[in-house]
Amino acid sequence: MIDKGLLKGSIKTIVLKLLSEHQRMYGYEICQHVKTISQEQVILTEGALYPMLHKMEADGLLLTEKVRVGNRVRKYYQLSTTGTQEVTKKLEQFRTYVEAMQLILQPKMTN
Amino acid sequence: MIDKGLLKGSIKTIVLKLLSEHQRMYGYEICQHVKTISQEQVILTEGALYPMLHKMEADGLLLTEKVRVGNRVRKYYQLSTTGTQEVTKKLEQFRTYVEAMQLILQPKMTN
DNA sequence: ATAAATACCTAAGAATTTTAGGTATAAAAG
DNA sequence: CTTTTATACCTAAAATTCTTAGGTATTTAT
Repeated sequence: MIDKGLLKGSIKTIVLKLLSEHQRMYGYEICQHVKTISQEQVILTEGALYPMLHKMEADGLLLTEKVRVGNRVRKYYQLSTTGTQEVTKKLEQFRTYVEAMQLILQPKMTN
Repeated sequence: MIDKGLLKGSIKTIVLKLLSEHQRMYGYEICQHVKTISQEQVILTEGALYPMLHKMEADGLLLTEKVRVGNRVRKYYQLSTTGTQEVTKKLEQFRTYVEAMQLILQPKMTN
């Protein structure tokens, strides 16, 4: 699995990107989806994800909607207008970060 | 400047890589060098760097050597055997991390 | 009937970093 | 020549983010 330290600071970017593609998702679904598409490499733990979702909602990036499914209540998240703008910023920041790191770690990552 | 959050967990990798190319460097030099080669994008603050260097030395990754320069004492760091092995691991982990992130963030980072 | 999967959550602690200092020498600028 | 900037080291408090390790409850598989 991926080095924990490196993943720090990436969760928000991941959540924003997934929501920009899926309209709405719930927490557990996000965990599973990340696991699947990253080929089991990125494991978003619930202890990290839920507090982050709550923070992003408090920051006005996400909107929520509770939906009853049988006897359970699912909490769906979707991007707010601010959140939608934030996606672009975060993706851009990630790109810049990788480029800067490659300048430092040089040989084009292909060594 | 680079998003702070993303840089978390990268300092160790950066230090190891620089030392693998330079035989020996001192703290202040590392800060300046990173700033220069990253084109002012990555700013390693001393408050983050020095404690990390001390930790890496304590963990046996680095060896130190104090050198008088005029009336000042410079503290040079170089890789230990363990440190040298660690470079490869860390670079590999970084590559894996970027690849995994690209699976999630998809459009090959070129969008 | 029991275990595993789904689905939410929190709180204590660890790890890493920021912020904001402190000390002191050497070089540049006014 | 004195003040600022650069060099060069350091630490400690606070903030951030994450891990670990729980807890609850429903639903599906074994």
